[in-house]
Amino acid sequence: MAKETKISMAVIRRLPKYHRYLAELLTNDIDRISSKELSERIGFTASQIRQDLNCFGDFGQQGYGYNVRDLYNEIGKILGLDKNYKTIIVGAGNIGQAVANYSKFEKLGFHLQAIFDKNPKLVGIRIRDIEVKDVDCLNSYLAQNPTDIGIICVPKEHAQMVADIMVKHGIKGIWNFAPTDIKVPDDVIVENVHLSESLMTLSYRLNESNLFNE
Amino acid sequence: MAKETKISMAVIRRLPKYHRYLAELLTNDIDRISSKELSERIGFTASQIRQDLNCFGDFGQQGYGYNVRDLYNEIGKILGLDKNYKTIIVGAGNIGQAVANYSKFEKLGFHLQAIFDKNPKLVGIRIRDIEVKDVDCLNSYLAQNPTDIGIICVPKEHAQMVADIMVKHGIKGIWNFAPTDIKVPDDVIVENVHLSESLMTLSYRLNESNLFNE
DNA sequence: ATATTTTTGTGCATATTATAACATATTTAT
DNA sequence: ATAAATATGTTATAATATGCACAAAAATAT
Ligand SMILES: NC(=O)c1ccc[n+]([C@@H]2O[C@H](COP(=O)([O-])OP(=O)(O)OC[C@H]3O[C@@H](n4cnc5c(N)ncnc54)[C@H](O)[C@@H]3O)[C@@H](O)[C@H]2O)c1
Ligand SMILES: NC(=O)c1ccc[n+]([C@@H]2O[C@H](COP(=O)([O-])OP(=O)(O)OC[C@H]3O[C@@H](n4cnc5c(N)ncnc54)[C@H](O)[C@@H]3O)[C@@H](O)[C@H]2O)c1
Repeated sequence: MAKETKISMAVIRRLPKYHRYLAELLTNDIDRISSKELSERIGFTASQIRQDLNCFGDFGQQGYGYNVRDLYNEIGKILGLDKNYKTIIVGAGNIGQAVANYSKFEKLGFHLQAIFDKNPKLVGIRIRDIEVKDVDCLNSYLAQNPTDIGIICVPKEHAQMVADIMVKHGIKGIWNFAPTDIKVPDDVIVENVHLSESLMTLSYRLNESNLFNE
Repeated sequence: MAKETKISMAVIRRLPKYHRYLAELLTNDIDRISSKELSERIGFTASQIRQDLNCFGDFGQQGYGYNVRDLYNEIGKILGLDKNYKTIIVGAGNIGQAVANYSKFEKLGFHLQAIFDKNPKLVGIRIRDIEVKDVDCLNSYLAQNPTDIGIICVPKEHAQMVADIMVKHGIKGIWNFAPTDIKVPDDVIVENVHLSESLMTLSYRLNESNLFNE
């Protein structure tokens, strides 16, 4: 039975990893798994796995474990991967193109509808059969095409402005690659990908453990 | 006086954000800041800021606050940004090229030395004046050129193999973009960038708060 | 000079998160 | 059928992390 208490961010961040490991089990034709066995593969404690999953329902069975396919589907549903999302990318530079070209997001239900840039040299080129539009058309495009997720791949100086346009047109989810914290109303979700922060964490950890010697 | 206790990952993950906000203050010619004022900008509590910073030393002064430039430099040092790192990228596809082209990593001290791919069509092309080498040369390259950080941008099926080669040649830091958990000895640090997990978290949060209606 | 204000560093309380323990249900083996 | 083994969901306990409060120190104002 699903619990009512608010799920903590710590749990949420682990869900995609469960999803990934369950997908792997499926491709290996493993159709049942215990929290103990999953624990050994995924690296969380069995107790944590049981507690995490129990936030969302009684998916397991005593003496048996979890049915892999069922659990995979359930977690997919919890993550919202049973739905389809219309996405756009603003900024067709390095990261914008990389994300646009990554076809696996489509399989997860994230459908790229349009790409925008302000550079005339990029406007008109095709990325995965999608023609890059001038960012001047962003407002009118969004007015006509309801969009679920906006992906920001512009330099940080322009990120807030792009976000504002997205919010104005009802976009509720923003995936932000610019190294800045954009301000949005409470009913808009921003998920940041701060690559520089990730790299800095790596260098911190290298030095902390004295593994790095110049 | 710097503390001896081990710094928690929660604190470490906040350090790059301090660094970023301090850089911003510097460009705005603000040369002193209190934990209270920083708190209002950065969104952490003033108490947390003071406690975080105090893990590494008494950087502040009662009645005054923190000197922005000094603190910026200190945090840079803590993050290891006062050092230089030799990096290589393996996998010159979408993400590999995006990362290679991002010149700001150079400014932080991460110096891209070489790029490898197995695709003959990519071998020989130049990215930021660096010629893409055949991955068959990776072993001999690393044997001759000590490298600090290896950046993995190959499909997940090849990630472990690439990591093994890196580890064999003494690379101690791996920045991994492949959606898989690579296995390395205890003295090697892996920092993962799992973009799909980030996107799934966004869709979870969209659905959780009922902001998404298909 | 003195008083007032500011603001840190830190001890302590609270809240959150993770782990361990176990009663209970189910499966497997005999 | 019965016993032993397995493995869950859940409660209890431990470990972490955050926030509050305040003495002490320094800056600023009078
Ligand atoms: N490439 C990386 O590895 C990397 C790493 C860390 C952070 N980032 C961040 O990701 C973002 C994109 O980086 P990138 O490397 O792709 O940069 P890029 O310069 O290659 O691409 C940015 C694109 O945005 C376009 N643009 C600029 N202003 C615009 C606007 N107002 N509207 C529409 N398009 C606009 C530019 O024409 C350009 O094509 C930046 O904020 C960058 O800091 C990138
Ligand atoms: N592009 C994205 O937005 C995105 C998102 C999430 C995850 N990723 C992950 O990042 C990695 C790279 O993605 P991408 O989009 O750049 O893919 P890509 O196919 O564009 O690039 C992969 C590159 O690796 C090369 N390669 C393959 N095997 C190799 C080997 N053994 N040695 C050297 N080079 C090899 C290929 O020739 C190719 O150029 C993948 O693991 C992918 O799952 C990418």
